[in-house]
Amino acid sequence: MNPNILKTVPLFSSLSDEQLRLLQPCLQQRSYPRNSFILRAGEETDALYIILSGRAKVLIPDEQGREVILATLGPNEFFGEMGLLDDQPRSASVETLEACQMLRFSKSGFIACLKDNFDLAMIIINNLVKRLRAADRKIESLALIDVYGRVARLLLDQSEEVDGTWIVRSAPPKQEIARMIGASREMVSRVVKDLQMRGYIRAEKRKIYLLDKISMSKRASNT
Amino acid sequence: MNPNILKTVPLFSSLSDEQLRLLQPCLQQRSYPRNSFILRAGEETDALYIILSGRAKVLIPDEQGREVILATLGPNEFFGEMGLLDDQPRSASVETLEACQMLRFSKSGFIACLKDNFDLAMIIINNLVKRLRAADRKIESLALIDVYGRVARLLLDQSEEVDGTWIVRSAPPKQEIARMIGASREMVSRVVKDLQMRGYIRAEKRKIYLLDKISMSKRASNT
DNA sequence: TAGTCTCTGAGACGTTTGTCACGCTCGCAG
DNA sequence: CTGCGAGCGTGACAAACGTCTCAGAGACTA
Repeated sequence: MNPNILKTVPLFSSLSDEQLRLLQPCLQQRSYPRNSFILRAGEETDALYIILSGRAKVLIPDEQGREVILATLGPNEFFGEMGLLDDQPRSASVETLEACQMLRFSKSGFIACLKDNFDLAMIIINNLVKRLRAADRKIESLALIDVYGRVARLLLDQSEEVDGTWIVRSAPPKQEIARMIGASREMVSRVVKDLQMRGYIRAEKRKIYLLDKISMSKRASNT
Repeated sequence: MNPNILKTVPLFSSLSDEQLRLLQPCLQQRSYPRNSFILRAGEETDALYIILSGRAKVLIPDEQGREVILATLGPNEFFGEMGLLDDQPRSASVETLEACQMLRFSKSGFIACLKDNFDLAMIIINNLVKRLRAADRKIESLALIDVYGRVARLLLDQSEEVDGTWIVRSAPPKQEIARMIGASREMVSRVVKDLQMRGYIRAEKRKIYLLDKISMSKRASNT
């Protein structure tokens, strides 16, 4: 494995060259095709993963084939560390959305690394805090806001400003959106249609333009 | 403030007597009456709190006076550290359920303490992981399970075994239950009545006996 | 004792949302 | 070109849930 790759991984930013060299045996590069599972809820936890390229979703499935998407991850993001820290089985599954290159960091290596590296611990902490805030916000959405508001909020969250106008680039298919906000595909369809009719958004194939962020924010916080 | 109190606080278990002595100026004991807010969502973050006695709920309110309860905390549990770690405002409010004695740990003290105390960092990490797992489970409940299942799941989670029978001691009022699972008080009433009619539970004033955990688990995982 | 507050049960009603069953389009591989 | 699967829109329908309203039981205080 190319050691230079490691230097580009933010998770390792606090480690010295020497430390990185020692880590080599604990690291392993793997590739996964589109729509394959990297790990599944309930499994034993033996490693942490870092995404080198591609995107993946963290999800919780149920028996009838439905699922909630907890998060989608892209390059340089990592997952699977929770089980290493508390020795519990995987709480969720991770499935690739595209072909992915992963770096697999073995449990023993991670623990050893964490022990004598306070900065790494702080990176982990900050990441956990970020995710916890996101999770709390999701709980708020699900418990207090209707599907209209949840769709609006998702679009606002995913949008970015491109010379003056706010757009969602590479918007997920409606089925995916539905799974992110705990709703049905049909319902998302209706809401997007409605938002468009009101002139709040304009939806193209994979792009959604936010024309009226103010009105959308109102729907997104509460009726 | 009595220094002996500090030794009983698990969060400080990794600190030496000397360290605890140095911490004194950063600590402050406070008491709060029932139903008072210790902090509110949106506020600046300047301290962490440890519950010495009493119970409190972590909640997110909305404009119409509704709320979701994210967690309820008891003695020796702490909260409010997230903002100290990422300098963001409070993401939720905390309100006492009973009169509470709190230990307030100032931001500067906490940060200093964290810097040269790896064990403390690990305690924080483990706590964050625990909460994140709980949050993910809550998201799963809200997105994939109906109110019947959510009530059943809550009861199972809160129950403990007392000589052979599973019971929920000091069950929260239905209004509280409703806010914990993102449902209405009336709906919780109906579900409890129904669970009782089916012989799954027996509900008294503040105690709920789980008579058929098997059947309840089925409802709690999915229809 | 009366008054107030919290917690509760119940029924009627309307709304939101999921489900089902279509058919359509589009891109892509054979 | 043809066939196929993924993604989408749509309308009808039913189930799940929230809301509103009223009333009653306890507990605690003045």
